[in-house]
Amino acid sequence: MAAKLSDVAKKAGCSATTVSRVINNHGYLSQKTKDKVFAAMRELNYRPNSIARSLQGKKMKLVGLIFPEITNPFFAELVQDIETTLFQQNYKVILCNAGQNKEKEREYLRMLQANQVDGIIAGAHNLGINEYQQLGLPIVSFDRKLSDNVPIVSCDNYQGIKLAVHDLVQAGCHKIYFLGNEHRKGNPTDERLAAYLDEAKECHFSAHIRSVAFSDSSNIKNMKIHDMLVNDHPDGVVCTDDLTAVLVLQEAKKLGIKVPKELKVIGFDGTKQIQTYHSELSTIAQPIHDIATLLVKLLLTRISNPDEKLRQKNYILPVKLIKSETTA
Amino acid sequence: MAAKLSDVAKKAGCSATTVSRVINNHGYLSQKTKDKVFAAMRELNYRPNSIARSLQGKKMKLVGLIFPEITNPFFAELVQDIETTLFQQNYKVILCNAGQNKEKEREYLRMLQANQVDGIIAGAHNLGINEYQQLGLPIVSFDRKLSDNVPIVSCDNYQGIKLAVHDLVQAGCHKIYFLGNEHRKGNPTDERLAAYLDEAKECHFSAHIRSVAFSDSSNIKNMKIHDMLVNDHPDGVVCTDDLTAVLVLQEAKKLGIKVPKELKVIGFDGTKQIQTYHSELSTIAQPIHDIATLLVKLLLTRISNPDEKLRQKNYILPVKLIKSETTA
DNA sequence: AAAAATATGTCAATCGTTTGACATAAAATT
DNA sequence: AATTTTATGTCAAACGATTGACATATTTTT
Repeated sequence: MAAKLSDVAKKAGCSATTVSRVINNHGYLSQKTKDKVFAAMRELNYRPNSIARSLQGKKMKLVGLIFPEITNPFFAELVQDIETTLFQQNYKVILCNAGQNKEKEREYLRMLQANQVDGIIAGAHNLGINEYQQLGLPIVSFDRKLSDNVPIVSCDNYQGIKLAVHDLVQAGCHKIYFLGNEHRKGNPTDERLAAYLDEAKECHFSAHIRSVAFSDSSNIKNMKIHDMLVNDHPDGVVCTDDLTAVLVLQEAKKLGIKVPKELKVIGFDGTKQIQTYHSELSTIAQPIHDIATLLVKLLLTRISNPDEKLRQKNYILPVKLIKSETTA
Repeated sequence: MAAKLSDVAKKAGCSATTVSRVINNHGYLSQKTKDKVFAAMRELNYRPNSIARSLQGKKMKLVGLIFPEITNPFFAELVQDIETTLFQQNYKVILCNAGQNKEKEREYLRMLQANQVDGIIAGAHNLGINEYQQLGLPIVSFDRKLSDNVPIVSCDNYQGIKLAVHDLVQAGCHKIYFLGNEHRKGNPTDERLAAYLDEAKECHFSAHIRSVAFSDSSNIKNMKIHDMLVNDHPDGVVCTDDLTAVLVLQEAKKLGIKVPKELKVIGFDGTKQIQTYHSELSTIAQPIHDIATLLVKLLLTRISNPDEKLRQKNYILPVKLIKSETTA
């Protein structure tokens, strides 16, 4: 089907070894031969078979991306930035949407191992340390503690929620609710709740926490939000993600609660998508592009130098308050 | 690093050939041996090296997905559905965001070829037929004519816009504008404009077409929309995608134009995302899940049976009107 | 007890490419 | 003219798994 090395050799009128040498720039080669070989390659539309090369120990130039879902705009933008950055380094990406599914994540890990990927960027949160460790592959993680040997990149979650709460306080809120994901221990996102509690203490308002799970359907979330708005009458809500914040806005509108007059809302993530299509929402923007760049940089370093000790375990990138109408 | 077949053989106390036979269920095997081998495999966390297998002509179980971008919720949902469906068949997915970039798409095609993918699902629109044909790989296409030998899956674009325009007419609009992508010849999406023009004739209103390119930034789109609303005063706008429709709604709000009283708007695509976070928008929903399922089914058929003639070239799936507040 | 079926092992070729060893020849440098 | 450098070729062994051919046991069936 596709042209192989020996076809190129025949067309270029030289030996297979010479062609291989040209491709790998190995040993003595005249410009003339190089030109002949490259011409033949072009003519035959030849691409060295990565599969065969990787048996020789060459890199597959493949990275596995494990994230919960790309239908969440935050992950979509992060994955796309990662993909773009890796592409520039000639790497390709196997996309693994693990959902909330332990088994799927596990099966994907197996598949990635069998496919000889060069490394993994992990953003899903279903499996524990063990399963990742026994792969023996270079791994970097987003927002998730996997093991002492895996570097973590995240935004400054603590500072982000501090900024958010502070913004609500400055805007005159007194009854500020925290609406966010349930927490697991040891992950960087735990800092969000911590920041809220600290700020409550500092600013002397009492803490109110409403929990919505990442996996809750929007209907469930709407129910919880409805309940909160109707029964508790908060005048400010800090959400740990923008989508939940949008649901709050929609529910408030339905209930005839005026935003920002009677209720102020601030989100978290600050994707381009939300900024474009819900530009009214105030939010804390994660530096998605920087996160992607750093994840890729760390992974490629580990790939090319697997034995080097980690200089640093946690990489925390700054966030930005984007002030808009919902906290005006 | 990772365990190989010979390690399993050693641990199971049998020959490499026997292990391979167990894995491929080939020839005579006692249950006892099978158990021993499977136990050893488990113990060593062994995964057959796909790379080595594929040199034997086995499938890589890898499919390339070429789409413009996953930050567009429509593509995100489509890609995620495709990925999920393929995962159930034990296939993995290489994600290729081609953007608006001919060179990137071309380079990705080369990479996919070198990576020995078993097939390609193409949804990007930058390259012509030739580049896809010379790959000699099974291909199916979404919404895009690639070559006479590549099956096309799309929704019923014509019927979709007919429904949309009809909905606006029924809601009492007289000055209905068409706001959509620029067109290229021969693609299924051309039907959208055709449907609008036909409906204009049938319902006796004059056609007004405003063009926005898929690649236009939201600022550019906003400018064009602003201009249309201020200068032309349409009372109805049919958009060829939901995101553009949302921009129209935002711009109308800014200008103090009441929706749906003074202006009715209908979109196209009907992603879960829009239905959840912009539930006020009326839209034509593409059957994303069915499209994904069909694309996968067609591709897998071609992969397992590459020489079979196509029974059918165009597969058109029905759309659905989702009526909401913006056309009430 | 002979024949057939079952179970496992050894060996080698294959997939496409890389790479080292070795040979040979032409060109460039002493 | 002798030596070194450059250029290319031939050959073969990897990489990890598959598979056919063939050999040799052990069971099972007649």
